[in-house]
Amino acid sequence: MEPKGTTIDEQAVNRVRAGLIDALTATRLAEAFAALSDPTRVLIISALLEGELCVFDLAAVLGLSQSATSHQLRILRHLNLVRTRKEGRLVYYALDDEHIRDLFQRGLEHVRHR
Amino acid sequence: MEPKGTTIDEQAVNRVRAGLIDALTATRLAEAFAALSDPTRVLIISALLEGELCVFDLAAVLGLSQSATSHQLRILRHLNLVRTRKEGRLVYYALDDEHIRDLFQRGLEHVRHR
DNA sequence: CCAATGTATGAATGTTCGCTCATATATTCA
DNA sequence: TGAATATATGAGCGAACATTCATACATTGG
Repeated sequence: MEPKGTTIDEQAVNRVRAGLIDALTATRLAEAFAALSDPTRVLIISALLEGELCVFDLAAVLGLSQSATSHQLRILRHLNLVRTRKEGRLVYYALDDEHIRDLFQRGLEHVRHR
Repeated sequence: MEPKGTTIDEQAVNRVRAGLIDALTATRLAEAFAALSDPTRVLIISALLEGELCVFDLAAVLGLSQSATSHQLRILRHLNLVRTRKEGRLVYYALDDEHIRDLFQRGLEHVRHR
């Protein structure tokens, strides 16, 4: 085995590089995780685990302003973490699919497993 | 069923609030997801999926400066996503446990499922 | 011990982000 | 139609973040 010197272990580097996800996927993935990188948005997802809620009630649950709630919901909406259903002047938000639930639970396991 | 008025649906709000995760957990969870909220760190995790790497080779794989790589690794280290093994003057980084792999894969599924 | 190598970290900087405030849009009701 | 309600959004501000640059720390070899 060649000793480590000033030069890079090119063989290992090239092998790893070949298995890397591409830059676009990395960016998309980072965006998805970024959606859950704020305590407020985490709480929104936590609330929606129980079922759909309109913006007004969601704001009440979180003790947050309606404006701030709406801003955060927009982020989650654009990243396809939640979907909307309009009913009169109310807009109900719900988790987009079950993947979100899974992702959230995996995160919880990591946090609680320390 | 009572019509929605200017007041909050207190029953629903209280029920949802009772099921919410607590603020500290929300913060911790947000921090965990924040660890993966940057393309560079996502690529680092992607690289480490193949096995452990020293900082120098990792920087080469990513085409990133050694300093930037080290800064990002510190974040991942402090959030327990990676662990280190020292061997001489080299420090090898590896994924901390299999949960990270799972979390990463779930994220990938979400991104690719759109 | 001294120079070289691998890694870590503090300061500085440009950018992003979350909230508030003000305001706009949409829907219902009188 | 006009007032009230529900939601959305743009501007602005302070905080947090990713990178670079310079430098410090640690380990090995001569």
